[in-house]
Amino acid sequence: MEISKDLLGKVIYTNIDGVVTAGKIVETEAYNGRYDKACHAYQKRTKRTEIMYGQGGHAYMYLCYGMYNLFNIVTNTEGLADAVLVRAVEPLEGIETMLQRRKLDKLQKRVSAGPGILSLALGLDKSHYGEDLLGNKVWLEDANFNYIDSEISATPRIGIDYAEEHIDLPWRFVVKGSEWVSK
DNA sequence: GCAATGATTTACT
DNA sequence: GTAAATCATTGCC
Repeated sequence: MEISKDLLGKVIYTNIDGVVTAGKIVETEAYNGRYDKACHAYQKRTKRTEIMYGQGGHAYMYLCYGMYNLFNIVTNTEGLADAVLVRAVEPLEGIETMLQRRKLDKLQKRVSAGPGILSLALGLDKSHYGEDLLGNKVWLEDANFNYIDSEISATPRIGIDYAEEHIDLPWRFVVKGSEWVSK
């Protein structure tokens, strides 16, 4: 779960049709393919979850409820299906573009505080499934915003009622005091 | 081949 | 607070 905390403060960049947008990660959730029922790759390797079993550093896009794309970062190595879901970012670059995509006229929390709308704002969709996060379309940068433990809150995850005994695992990490985390 | 459902968001009662 | 929108993937027939 160390990687989940490391990702807080990192910056996601996307270059969609030549338009660059970026956001600082302020909320993540960890998923473990071997022990975690909430993970899509739990005890089953399918076509959809295939990317999680590969080398880390790639994007796993998941279309949820037919309308929202969730953006995950594959974190482990070949054969180990671990990933981190990015739930919220703080807009940094291309804010105008994000507002347009979200059909809003001014900057507010609703722009990127949520796993589905975050992908919307950054222009991510399932066509980015398996995208290399060191590539020139979608990539991560270390912006020296590393947080220490006392600045991070660990809480149970959200929207995984079906995961039974794993519902209460404190694998959701948020930056304390950030205005950009989801509700 | 077909029916069931979800790592959500938004709008409306 | 509750419900609808909406579709790729999954699992079973």
